[in-house]
Amino acid sequence: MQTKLDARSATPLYLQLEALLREALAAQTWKAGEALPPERALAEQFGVSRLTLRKALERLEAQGLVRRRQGSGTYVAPRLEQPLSLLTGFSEDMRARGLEPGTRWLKRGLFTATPEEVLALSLSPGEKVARLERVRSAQGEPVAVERAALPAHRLPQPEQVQDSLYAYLEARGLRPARALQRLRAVAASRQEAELLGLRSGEPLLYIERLSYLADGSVLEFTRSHYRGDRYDFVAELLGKQ
Amino acid sequence: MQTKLDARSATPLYLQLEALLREALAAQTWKAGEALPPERALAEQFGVSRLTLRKALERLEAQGLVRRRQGSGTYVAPRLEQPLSLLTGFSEDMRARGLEPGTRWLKRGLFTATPEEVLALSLSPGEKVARLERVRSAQGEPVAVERAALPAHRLPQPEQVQDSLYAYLEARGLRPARALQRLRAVAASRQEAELLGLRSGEPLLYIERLSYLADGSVLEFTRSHYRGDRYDFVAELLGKQ
DNA sequence: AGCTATTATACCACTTGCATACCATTATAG
DNA sequence: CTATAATGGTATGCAAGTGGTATAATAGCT
Repeated sequence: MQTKLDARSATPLYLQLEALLREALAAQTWKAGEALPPERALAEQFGVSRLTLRKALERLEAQGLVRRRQGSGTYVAPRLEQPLSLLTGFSEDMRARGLEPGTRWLKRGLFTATPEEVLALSLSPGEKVARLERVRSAQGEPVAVERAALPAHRLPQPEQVQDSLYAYLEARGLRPARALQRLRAVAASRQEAELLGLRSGEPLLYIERLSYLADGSVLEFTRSHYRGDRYDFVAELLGKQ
Repeated sequence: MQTKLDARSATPLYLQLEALLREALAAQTWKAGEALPPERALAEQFGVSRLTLRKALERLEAQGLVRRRQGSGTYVAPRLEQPLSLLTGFSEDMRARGLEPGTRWLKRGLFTATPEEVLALSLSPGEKVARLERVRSAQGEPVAVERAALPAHRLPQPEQVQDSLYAYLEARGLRPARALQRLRAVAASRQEAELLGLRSGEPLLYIERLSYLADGSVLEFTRSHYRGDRYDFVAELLGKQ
């Protein structure tokens, strides 16, 4: 255990400081999510310049131990959050797997809602929905057929969506807070088989997703058919207390 | 437990307030569906400005803990998130859906681990595993083929397991803390088709599950094939921040 | 000389928290 | 049905504090 800094030591000050701070963090000196003292105070407390302290903090930030927000403060990083079971769209999902996503549009516009869409999106009969239908691919290979429907007032100009629907929505302040997904195995219909380059009857992973905004309203109703041989869905479950 | 706000703390007030309110919500201070006091009253009660209080409420709303309706009030969000994405076994899962689970045993005993099991369970080659293979049914209809493997020292007498493996483990203090599942659509093999009363080639939902104890060690490695036409897997996803 | 570590200083951009006023929506009394 | 009150939503301004950055200077080392 290192208790203080030694300016004459061969190891640079900022490395000694980094070790000191790491110990303090491990010792729960500050609770998770709580802010550390400001840089200027910490620097004075340890008797070093602010830039030296910042060098140590930068290394701790790179290691994921603290988070810094300009204008706000430096915070103890929250406990390891679930990298899985986070809500992502296809494009993001594929990039996370190191694959390049692609899109071939089948339909993109405003249509009258089907009874199923009326039910899922809590609309009034006859209301319009923005419908986005496309074949999604990874590394040029078709992977899934995706049919998304949103209330028309959420997406008045669906033809503006380019690649990632979620990125487009995010840019307009529409960020889903949670989603419910139902997964089932189904046999490929003739149409789906053709779009995905399979024979009909081959197994597909059918995923039905309802995304909700923070206020509880439904943002998106999406039905996707993924090739069984090209796609894994990963879920993390938590035990009961 | 945080009992009051500290204006001199480096942690911003609205974050402290958010934590306070989250505790109050968890402590059932207000009933589900009930309205919280109006913003102006809450702000005065906590001794902060209304905008600071609103900042805390905004974060709680984004987390789905409260719902706000202009002109009406701020309400405790109904709790429907926990029951999902919780780790359950087949028996419990089926009962939750109002179906009576059943079991037909195919294999139940101690065997030498296969290479795949050695890898998944982090065993040494040649070590023994408890293997449980069975056809699971709901309302008398076969629904899935389930093949579970556990390190032999966790389950030395596998023949004692009756219906629910999870209930048996629970009674012995073995409670999984988390699990990773991979889901894929596959075509039924001849063997699986026969066991489930299908034709081979029909779509099945293949689920691979690794359950972990709180100390990080692997408790169980289970591979299941569910009938695509009889089983939905439901997952809840959370938005980013 | 050239490099690195360290310090000192100043400034910038952003966040926080407050005060005030007003708007939009909803509930309710009459 | 309407008018009113109460609620959440928004906009502005302000001051203090925070992390982010640039520049220059000093010391020690190779």
